[in-house]
Amino acid sequence: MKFDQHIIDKYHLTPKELNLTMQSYVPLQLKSNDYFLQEGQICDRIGFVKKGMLRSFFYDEQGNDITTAFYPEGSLIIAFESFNNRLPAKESIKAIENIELMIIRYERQKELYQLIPAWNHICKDLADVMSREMIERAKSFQVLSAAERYKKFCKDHPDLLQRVNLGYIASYIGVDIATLSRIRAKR
Amino acid sequence: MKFDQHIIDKYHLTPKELNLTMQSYVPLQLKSNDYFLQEGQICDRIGFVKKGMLRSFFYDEQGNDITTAFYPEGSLIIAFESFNNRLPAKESIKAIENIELMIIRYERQKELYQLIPAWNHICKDLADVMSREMIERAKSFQVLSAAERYKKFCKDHPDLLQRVNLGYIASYIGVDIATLSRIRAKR
DNA sequence: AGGCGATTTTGACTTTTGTCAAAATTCGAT
DNA sequence: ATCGAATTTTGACAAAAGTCAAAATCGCCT
Repeated sequence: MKFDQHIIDKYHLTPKELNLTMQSYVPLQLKSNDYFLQEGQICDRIGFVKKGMLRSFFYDEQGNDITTAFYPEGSLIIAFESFNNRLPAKESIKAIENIELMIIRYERQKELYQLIPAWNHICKDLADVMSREMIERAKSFQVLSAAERYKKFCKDHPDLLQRVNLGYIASYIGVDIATLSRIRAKR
Repeated sequence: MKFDQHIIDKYHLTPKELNLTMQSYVPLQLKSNDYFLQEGQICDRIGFVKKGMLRSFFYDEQGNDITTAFYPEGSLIIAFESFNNRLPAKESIKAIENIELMIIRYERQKELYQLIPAWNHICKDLADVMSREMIERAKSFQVLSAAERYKKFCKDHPDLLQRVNLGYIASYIGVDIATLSRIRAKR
């Protein structure tokens, strides 16, 4: 999906507003394994994924690499808490393929809030969606078995299934990789 | 904690604004086991818990009663998605003790948004806090064992520990009640 | 105080999931 | 095409968590 389409469809920006928005976003390319954001940094930009995929992750107590989200084409990338409150990010965001992004800096985004009222809605909606997803996610850990979580993952992200390696999926659904392999083995 | 204190401390309402707010909230009492909100209803009020405790829950596929949150004194109760978007609630909220609440209706709350700018902040902050908590919660399911989740629960909610029955805690941390009992048994 | 229902614990057992290591396979770079 | 590294699968076993049922305990009500 194209960025302008994404926004225009839902928020009916005027041509002028759309123009202003598009001028504010600049392209950025990342190679696979480059960081968009490192844990501890303050997130000072928002990215829209045009091409490729990223993931966010952190290291748990035992030093395991734990994936918390995937950002395929069409995703908006932002470490909300860090961005909004200027706090160090708790997770890193890293390209897992070569990436084409459109990005906007914190300062410029703040200006857009002033210039284009719809941007407040866009961000509010984004926060709502992420919040809903997190509630959903917590619930699925709460009541589903490992096999059921994998099944749900397949349903919710059929596209990711062939693109990201199993280790990332395993940690994302909170299952050991060997266990996940066995879950897949039986049908 | 008193309601006015709660709000005044953080948002510095003017005496006038505080007054307006306090006038908008009316007391409500519930008995243990009464519903504040039933799954499927549209949440059309916000409650502030002055006394007692409530919990939210839903029934999973197998019909098990799954607790998703506790609301002790000082909590604001609101089914966000339902309240904001006028959608049927996905969970019920029920008193587990006799309750004293202060409540405000949807319409009146909308008016407060207009009359008192700080109320936008209050609700935004509340949404942020809940969002952060959910992220935290998902993470703890993702990387912690049942015993570790129980330990964390004890740390995070020492007050609830003696007040709510084990079954609620068990489902809240996603553990079978017999297993939880055994976890507690060893130290 | 006694009794009853609800809650919690315990026992015996099963199933699920994790661990560690090795084998198989896939994939990219040359 | 081939080598080597990374990924995935598999095996053998251990630990964690669930199930079902019974026993013990707790709390209230009269």
